[in-house]
Amino acid sequence: MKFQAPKGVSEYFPPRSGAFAWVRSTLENTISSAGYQLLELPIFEDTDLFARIGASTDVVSKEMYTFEDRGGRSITLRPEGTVGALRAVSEHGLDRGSLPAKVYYCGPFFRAERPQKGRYRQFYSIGIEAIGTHDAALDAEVISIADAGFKRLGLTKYRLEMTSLGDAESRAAHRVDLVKFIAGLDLDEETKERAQLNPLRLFDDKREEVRALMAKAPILLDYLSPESKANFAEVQRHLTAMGIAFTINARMVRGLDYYTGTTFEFVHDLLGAQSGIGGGGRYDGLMGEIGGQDITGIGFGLGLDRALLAVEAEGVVIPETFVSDLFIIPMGEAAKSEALKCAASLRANGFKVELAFGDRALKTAMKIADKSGARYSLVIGDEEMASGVVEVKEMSTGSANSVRLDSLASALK
RNA sequence: GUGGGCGUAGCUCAGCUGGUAGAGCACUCGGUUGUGGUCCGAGAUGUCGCGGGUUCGAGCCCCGUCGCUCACCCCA
Repeated sequence: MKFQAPKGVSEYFPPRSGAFAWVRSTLENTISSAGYQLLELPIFEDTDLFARIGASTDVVSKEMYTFEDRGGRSITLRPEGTVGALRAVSEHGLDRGSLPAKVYYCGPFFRAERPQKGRYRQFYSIGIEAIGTHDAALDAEVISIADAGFKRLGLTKYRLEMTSLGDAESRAAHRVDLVKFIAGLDLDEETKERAQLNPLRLFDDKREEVRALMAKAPILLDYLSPESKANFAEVQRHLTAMGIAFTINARMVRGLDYYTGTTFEFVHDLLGAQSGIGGGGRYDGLMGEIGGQDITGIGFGLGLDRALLAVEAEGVVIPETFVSDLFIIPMGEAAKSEALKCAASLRANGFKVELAFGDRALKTAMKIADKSGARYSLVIGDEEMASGVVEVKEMSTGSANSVRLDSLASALK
């Protein structure tokens, strides 16, 4: 084999691509049933746009696919969906109508990381953004849509973790104390550097020693302003009212620095190290940061690759994506033409129809019809064309009925 | 970016202490004229990831490289 796919990309091909398509359409249907409308965006943007995600993040500092286009512009393959969505909303004035502006996106994203289970250099996400309204009920609805999507996929072994990152004042007060606390710890150089960029990151360290050291660190939730606190409590009330289980994880750290207020993550138990199947939160300053109106927003991104992995890990039975109604076997050149016409007209009437191609023995063609899973099959040759009548065979029972060629549609119902 | 494991037919893998490749599944054809699911028979298939090296001789040893995979890291 001469060529291989680029390193670390996720590719879907039959038969698994059917499962992938089902995961995607299930999540998409869940989202659009809540009134979110499609945003079909470029997969590359001005590099500076993504830089606004936060220079301290790994995503921006070392995982972007950046290149110069022929006009000398610095272009980057989108590593996430939110800023692109906000850019489009702002650019096209979607935030000038009634708010919140509710949009969703779906497609490939790119991050130059070392590949691993559930982590790819090109991966697929679907996400929503509700822009312009500050309302705890909206936070709860956004979370509930993600939860509903996972439930529709048949997933049960996941959990919702959430916290509140509070408003700017809350975070500033906490940061002062946290930095002070970390300064008193005995840490290695690399960890100190990470703490410099974003002290919150130390909460996410998996090493036991660090976890132990951080056990007594000041927690942001304790610094929440009265408004933030009340808002977070209300989000929780709404979720509880909807019967959505969650746990508060005060040490949760998201990879993108723009989150404020309600922040959440869906974690699946059967996926190994890359267990986050989705996450999101509110972002108060991001719209303003990219040059739009200074309005808030909230959204989530769900990983399609990981959702599929989770579906497979839980053994979810995926509904058959394609079962044809009829498999037509033409015998001879003249019959091929008739079969083609017949298939086209049935498909136009909403039937799923497949044909046998290549000049195979009838017996072989029947085997193919059998493997296709078609409900019915029929053979068309000189006799049938002369009489205008074919034998329609029900594959599961083997029984056949004579049907006029011009009334096939009603016979298949 | 760092570390461990792995790379043999489309797929899952076997290949003993180095002697120029095999199985099952899948695939193709057939088991007397135009009807499937079982069964039987026959057949095709690999630059043994790639490139060097050691050797009379390497799929098996050594080096490099690419890729896969798992973990760290990071996150969807």
